[in-house]
Amino acid sequence: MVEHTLRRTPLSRDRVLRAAVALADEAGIESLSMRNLAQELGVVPMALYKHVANKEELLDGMIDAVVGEIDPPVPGAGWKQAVRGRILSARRVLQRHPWAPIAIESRTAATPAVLAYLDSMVGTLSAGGFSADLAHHVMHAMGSRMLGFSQELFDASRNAGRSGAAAAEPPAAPPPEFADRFPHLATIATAAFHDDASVVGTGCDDQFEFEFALDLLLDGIERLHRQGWTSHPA
Amino acid sequence: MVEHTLRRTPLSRDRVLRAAVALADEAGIESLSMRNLAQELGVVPMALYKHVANKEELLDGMIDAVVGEIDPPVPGAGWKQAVRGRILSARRVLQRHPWAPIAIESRTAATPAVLAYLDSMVGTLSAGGFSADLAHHVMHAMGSRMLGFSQELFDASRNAGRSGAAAAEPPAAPPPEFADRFPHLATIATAAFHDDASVVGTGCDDQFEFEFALDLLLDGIERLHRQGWTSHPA
DNA sequence: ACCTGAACACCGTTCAAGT
DNA sequence: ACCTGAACACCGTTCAAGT
Repeated sequence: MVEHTLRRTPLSRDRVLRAAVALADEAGIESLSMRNLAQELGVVPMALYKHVANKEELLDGMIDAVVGEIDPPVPGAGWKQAVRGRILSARRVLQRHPWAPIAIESRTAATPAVLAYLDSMVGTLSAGGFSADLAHHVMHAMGSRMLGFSQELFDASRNAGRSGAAAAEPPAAPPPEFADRFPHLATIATAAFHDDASVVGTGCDDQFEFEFALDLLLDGIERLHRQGWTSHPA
Repeated sequence: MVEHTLRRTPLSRDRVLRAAVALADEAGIESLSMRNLAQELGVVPMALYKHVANKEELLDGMIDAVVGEIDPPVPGAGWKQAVRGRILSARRVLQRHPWAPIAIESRTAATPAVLAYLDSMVGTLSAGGFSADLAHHVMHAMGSRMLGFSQELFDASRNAGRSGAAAAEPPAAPPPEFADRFPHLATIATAAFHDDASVVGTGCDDQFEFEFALDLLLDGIERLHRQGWTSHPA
């Protein structure tokens, strides 16, 4: 009786998914357990299984929600600007949901929204005059970058459990023996920075590095396209 | 007394790490629990904590063991062939240890062996005449591919729990409605294949796609290097 | 018929009790 | 002093018991 009036909104698949995304955003993907999520929604864990078959389906629903936030392609632009703009939009979405790459890579098959997104990207290439042959290899070569993944070896954002500066320790200055053991890394760590960034790890401009890599790929692809590249030369 | 003679080899950090790598290779990373590993070694779970502080340190040790399998750089070659050859070697290592990318990406900081490997790669670039500025951005742009990661969005090998054909279901033919919902994907799925591969998912030549993407990046990098590219043009 | 508390089979790690 | 069984605080999911 009492609970009946206290909990106004009835549970729904949409409400479960939204709460799951919010919980992962705030507390990190490792805090997203069926039990935690149920508690967040004020229900018993078993109640969730009414709306999602299991945790895998929960993750799939979360992924589709996030991928749905990516901007649609800009109509007027050429293939290169259309692909570039959309990938940069995907990157902004991932910055709001740092757990998404881990969740996406953990799935064995693509969700409907991801398939639709990739299909649209291939459509952009086709409209730009790409052969099916070249488009195929381009999709493989771009890989997870198509969804805005940085593909860095150690991506600080994806492993950040909790947001907020309190949890993250300050960028530890490299110990003095670092330069002795890894001299070449030490050299490039201090290169390419402006005068205000002298400590390793603080100076990297993530956006610059992302666009550098993206343009390296897109420029190479443009060159192949102009040359009429094919995997089975006559 | 009896156990004393039955278990001949005493536990050691090295034996723990080797058993962990073997277990992950055979049963998948999700089967690598402290409890499973202890049972595999015929000891009580607590005994492992004598040789590794916790599971994170266990994973770090496994990663270093795997990275140690990558071939050293070929001495005579130019930077491009040296980098290319080493990345292809890393890829072969990862094919023996499909769990390694997941393990490496789960770590927040690089292990000593990974740092040494990356340092060596930067050294190769420097020896090839790269500025610290360009080498820095190149390392970011290559990212996890430097360790042989395919960076595909859905990498079948990394999510394969168990090896062996028995566990893997045959490559499911796409349902007839696939081509209706994702026409562009359907088009490129059947493109670039030879006549013996007509089903989606079976026809992709992983090695070809990997080298296509790798060469796309290396060719672009070579071009920047020849042009004397710099992040702060005069 | 419906809902859910308790249970099952795990997990990493701690710690006190026993030798 | 040393080792380890039991326990703690979790996890996803099942299922039978209760209303």
